[in-house]
Amino acid sequence: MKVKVASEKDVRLVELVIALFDEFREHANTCMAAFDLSAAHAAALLRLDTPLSQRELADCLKYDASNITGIVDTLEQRGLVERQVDPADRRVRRLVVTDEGSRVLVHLRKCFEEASLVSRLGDDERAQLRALLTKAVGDRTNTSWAEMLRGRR
Amino acid sequence: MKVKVASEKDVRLVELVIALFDEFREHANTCMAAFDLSAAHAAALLRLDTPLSQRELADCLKYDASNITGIVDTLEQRGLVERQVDPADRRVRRLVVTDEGSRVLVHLRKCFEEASLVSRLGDDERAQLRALLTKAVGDRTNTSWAEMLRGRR
DNA sequence: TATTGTTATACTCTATAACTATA
DNA sequence: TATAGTTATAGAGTATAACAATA
Repeated sequence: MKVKVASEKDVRLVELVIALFDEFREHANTCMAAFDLSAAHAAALLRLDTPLSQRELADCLKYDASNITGIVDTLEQRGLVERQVDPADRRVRRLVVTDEGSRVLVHLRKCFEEASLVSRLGDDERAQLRALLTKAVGDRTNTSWAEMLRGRR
Repeated sequence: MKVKVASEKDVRLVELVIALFDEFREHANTCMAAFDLSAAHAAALLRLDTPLSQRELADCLKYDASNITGIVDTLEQRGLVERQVDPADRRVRRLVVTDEGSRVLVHLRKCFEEASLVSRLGDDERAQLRALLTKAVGDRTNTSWAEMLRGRR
């Protein structure tokens, strides 16, 4: 069995992924600033497409539950999210995006998706790239913009 | 001229890059923990392959200069880096990696480069991926591990 | 007793401002 | 006066611990 050693070229490959991600991050920062949302607020909002309890949101975003209170406070004060007491268990606050929140979410997603990777490759190249990356990523799943917005995990 | 709209598939492409980066980040965190280095310390060390003044290091890492003092203090206390007064301008501290620092740097780089992207693709596939990513990245340059370790820019 | 959410608090990371020593 | 580095400090962001309400 061969020992796995990273060649010069492998290193370059990693650097390319980092460079692309870096571009996305910069773009995402611009988008979030445009909507006056911090990374944590944007990540929370993006996750609330399907309603969640605060506990579920915390698990989802890998935040300690204590942080969710303040994040949701802000989103609620801005009229983007509503806390609804779960009738089945009155300890639980179910978080639902308001109409205004939905509108912001649509615009925010649109802004995010203008990441320029899209523009520098042709259709065929994008299809090839998609295939290669899918294989490279393996079984890693459920990763999206919200994951990008957290520095540590 | 066509309006640029991100398709479902383009979104997926972005998500794949995020997923890969996320894997690198997790791997990098493991490496840094193994060497008991914070992201800032690791990033600084990685940049000091070529000696720099503290000011240059700050610019390089996009830190305010005031932060460099503490970071270098730690690296110096651990015997990884030395502050040398520049004889030509006694205000300047030139930072040079010690022998011990070089050894750590070699091991740290080796650890970083074991990122598993390397293992899931064949040689041909990696070459294709490299070509596509190079085109997608465009003229973005000088991006590497140190850039990954900073959340914001 | 265990769990959801809240509060108070502490720690890390980074930036700003004021200072010193040189230039 | 301007620049390199230092110090003190303040603000984010996140985690830990103790607590109240509910199960």
